[in-house]
Amino acid sequence: MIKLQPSQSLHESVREELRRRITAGAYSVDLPIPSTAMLSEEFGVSSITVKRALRDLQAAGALVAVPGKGTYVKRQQRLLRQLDVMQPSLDDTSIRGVSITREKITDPTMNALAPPDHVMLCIRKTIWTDDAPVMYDLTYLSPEIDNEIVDEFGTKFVVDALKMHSIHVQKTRIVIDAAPASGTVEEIFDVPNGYPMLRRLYRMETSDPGITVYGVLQAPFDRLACTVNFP
Amino acid sequence: MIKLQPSQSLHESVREELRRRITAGAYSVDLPIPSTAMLSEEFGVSSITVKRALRDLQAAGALVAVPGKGTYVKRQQRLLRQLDVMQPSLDDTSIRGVSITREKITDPTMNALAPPDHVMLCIRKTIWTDDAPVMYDLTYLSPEIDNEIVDEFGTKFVVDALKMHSIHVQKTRIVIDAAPASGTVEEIFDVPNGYPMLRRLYRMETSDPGITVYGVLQAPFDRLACTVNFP
DNA sequence: GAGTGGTCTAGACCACCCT
DNA sequence: GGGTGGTCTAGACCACTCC
Repeated sequence: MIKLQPSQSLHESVREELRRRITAGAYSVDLPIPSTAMLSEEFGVSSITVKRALRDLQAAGALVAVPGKGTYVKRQQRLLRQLDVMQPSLDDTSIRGVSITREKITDPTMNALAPPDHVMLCIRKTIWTDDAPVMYDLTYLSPEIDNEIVDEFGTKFVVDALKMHSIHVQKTRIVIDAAPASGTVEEIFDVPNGYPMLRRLYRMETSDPGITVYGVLQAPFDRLACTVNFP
Repeated sequence: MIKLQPSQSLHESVREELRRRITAGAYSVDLPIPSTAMLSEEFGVSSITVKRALRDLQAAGALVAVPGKGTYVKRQQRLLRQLDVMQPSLDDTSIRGVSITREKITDPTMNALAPPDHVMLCIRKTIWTDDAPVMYDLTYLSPEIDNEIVDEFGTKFVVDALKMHSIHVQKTRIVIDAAPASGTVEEIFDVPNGYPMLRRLYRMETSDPGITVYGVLQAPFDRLACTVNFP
């Protein structure tokens, strides 16, 4: 029977006990942890209360549940990326284009960057390392871009593609925030709804006065962090 | 009866329908939204399924539930702060000291800043605007600091307190990430477990070679975002 | 077929707020 | 006292995986 701390509900007690075990390394990373039925019996609570605790730990990135197999401790390893260096192509990373369309910028969170109101070229892609998606990038560009450059967007970072056509980034404004996962990113990263995501909204002015790049890059909190140095 | 989209469970359908209504402004910000019993009847699902959807929307920062009163749409307004300017004292902000202790740095997320292993001076404080906490700051300092300066830490930013004693910050390294809320910050910000938080881990070297400042500043995702400009 | 996690339900109890 | 949200339970069904 699990001890009930004062001012703590049952599912909280179960959750914290499991969290202690996980950080203490009591469960192997390759084997599933005990099933809800077993934990339910061990703690002396209903299986639903255990499920509640397990679901909260999934939402916090500590566990992953695989239907039909079991629940596993999530291995933690996170990329650290310089914020001021713009997209150096790392060896282990690969880019997969998702789509190239024409859309308006509708996301209200982009308002901080004062985006234009007209239809723009819209490129979606994912960045992978170790066969797992790390980042999801959504880029908006003026639609008058040369078609030759557009074709390269699926395989290169936008900045690199522009650079190869002698268009250089001159001023960059970045907004960094966190946000709960919802919709598209849930599926891309296979994370539950509400999962904490790190986001970088950016606006880049280029040497071509007609070309300003807008975009959002987002990643699950446990896969990416940013670094900056001052001065 | 709510329509069940293919490959979408009931509580997801309810959640998304409610999210649509919220963003459409169908519910007033000052009045509670319909109770779980009413929504349960309206959607033709059990009250538990409605509760599930409401809880997920709370975890995503869209709703707040007040026990005994009702569930309310959360008003959204977020501070935007420059990352390179170190803590300019804004007019509307006030600082409340929480505690000053002596502790070792134990949080493994600080490892990216290579903190020292010995016992350090540890200052916890909260930063408020509009009678609501916006940030929670945890600062670590060498314990040999002059007591006169220590006394000011409760009411000033550490950087400002040091500056008044002619100690200036020279090099700063920052790591920005997101993380689910747990433990202390849950209570400080009154957010549910797992709530997305924006964090800034920092290390500041000062003009005094014996004094290097380490710390973590964190805030709920819907209360703070950071800005940087390059070059 | 047995075990897993995920969903949905009904029903009960509690603490809280309001009138 | 009647409303609210929060917790905990039992029981059922499904889709999935593995043997």
